[in-house]
Amino acid sequence: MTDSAEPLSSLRRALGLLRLVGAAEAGGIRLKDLAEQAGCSQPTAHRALQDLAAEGFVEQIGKRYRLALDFFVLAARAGHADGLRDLAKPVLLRLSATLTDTIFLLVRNGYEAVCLDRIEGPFPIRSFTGDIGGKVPLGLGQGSLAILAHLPEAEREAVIRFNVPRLLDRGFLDEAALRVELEKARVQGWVNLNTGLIPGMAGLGVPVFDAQGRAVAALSVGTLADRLRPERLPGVVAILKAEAATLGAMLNPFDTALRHPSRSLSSVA
Amino acid sequence: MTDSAEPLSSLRRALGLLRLVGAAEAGGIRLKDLAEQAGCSQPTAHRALQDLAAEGFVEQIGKRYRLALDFFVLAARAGHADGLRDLAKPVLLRLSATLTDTIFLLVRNGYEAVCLDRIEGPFPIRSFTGDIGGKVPLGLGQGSLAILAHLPEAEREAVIRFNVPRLLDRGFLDEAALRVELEKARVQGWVNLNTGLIPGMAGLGVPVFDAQGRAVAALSVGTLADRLRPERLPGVVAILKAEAATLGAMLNPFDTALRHPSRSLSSVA
DNA sequence: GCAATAAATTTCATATAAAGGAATTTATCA
DNA sequence: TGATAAATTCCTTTATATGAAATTTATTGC
Repeated sequence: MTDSAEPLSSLRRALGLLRLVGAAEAGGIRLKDLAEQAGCSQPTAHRALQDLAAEGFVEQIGKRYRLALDFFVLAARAGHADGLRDLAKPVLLRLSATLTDTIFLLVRNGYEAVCLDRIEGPFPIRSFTGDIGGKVPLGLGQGSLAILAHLPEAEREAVIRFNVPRLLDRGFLDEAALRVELEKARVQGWVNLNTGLIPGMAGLGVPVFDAQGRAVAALSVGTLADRLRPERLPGVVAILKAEAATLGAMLNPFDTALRHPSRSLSSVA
Repeated sequence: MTDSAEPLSSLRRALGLLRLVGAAEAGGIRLKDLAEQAGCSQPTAHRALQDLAAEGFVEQIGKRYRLALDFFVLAARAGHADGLRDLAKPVLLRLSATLTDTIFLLVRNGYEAVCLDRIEGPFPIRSFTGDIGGKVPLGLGQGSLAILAHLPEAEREAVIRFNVPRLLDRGFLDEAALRVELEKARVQGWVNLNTGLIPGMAGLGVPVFDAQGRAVAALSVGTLADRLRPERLPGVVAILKAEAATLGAMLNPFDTALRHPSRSLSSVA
């Protein structure tokens, strides 16, 4: 599972360790396993972990290492690309108040969609992204699909090529079905695919376009299937689209942050 | 502002840089400033940043560096100390559904309280912690105060000594007033101090005790002052306390993670 | 639109700090 | 309690990080 010869500098190796600590299950991970998975000696891992701990990035409980809360605090600031999360907050609050359903804000990040924020509605909704900070392959879930559908063709194809196997792994659409859904999404401008994660639940996603007309994010709703029946659906779509437009208009055209997903895309490759 | 001679290893220096990137404002920070603030040469900072970027921790937009979304994704897992956030989710959902107010889950981290999760109610509430991942000095805000009030005396005194100046800086209680509130909180078991962040808003916090009887977290409610008037208040207190008890009972007595705040406490010093 | 300035990279010789084998201590399990 | 395995410390060799200086690239003023 470990790659061939990637982590050259000591720093990158240490960051790899940090990543492994993050990937470990809730109980934490032992030095031995860490060293093994990272492909380095135990003393090396040990000293890196000591430094990581000294800086408050990991904590050592007994002989298990886990990510520290300081790390969590630091990272809370990371979602603020373009201040998107802050910008979107009122939008999410309005949607939540108007619809009384669970609302998601997703952003594209390479081949994935990341849940940047989420406001809970009255029904406990299980989403593909899980909680804030969770991610899904682009194409899985309504908001995620909405973003993918509205990407420029070249990028979209690259993502599809990369993600189709991952979608199949998760028992989702095959390529043909995905393309049908994408086309539908592109035509109607929103996604209503019932992915059947939980029976009786349904979702709805719309893309958010930046000043350059790129689909950089999505707003979506997760609720009971009952609440997206034909008589209510069009209203919800209209509200979502209106808020997506509002949010898009707020994206600073001079900020180039979201304009270069190709960079983060390549970083995933 | 920079410390004297702390970051010796290259790793710690790099982590310091990462921290500085996180502390920078939304637009990102330039290499020059980074190098200056970190107290290292520009080439050194540069290569560290390159590695950080290659591992997906920071991203470089033009000539500014900022925390990358990958970092956000990784750190989302850091809140799961003891799986507390997951454990608490149903509790928060129930509270949110029952009270239809904004609900907070705070955990203690050294001299601070960190907002681990939050469910929005119908009224936009501004809290001291801000959003998820935000932090406040222990003693500021109802939940934070609830934790502080129920700490063992020695720890409580240490925190008070450390935090009083910070509280004063923020125009909050002086030591005498704080001690009055702490005593009140300890006696009645919950905090209802109207901190007056926004007129007309009010909050309520209760401590969450682990199996060892330590106040490791707090549940709190933020709402309109109107909604915490005498006729509704006792009911809300009862519900909050009941859920706090439920949550406390779910904390694994064999997990030692929250039992050693002294460690993280010293790390702040 | 062009010069002047400042910042960002790259290069390179040097010193220093990171690496891992081996030994020691500490914890875990029978 | 004894045996095993992991964690930590020690130490030398090697390799990597470092900052001065140089080069390229961007930014600012005119």
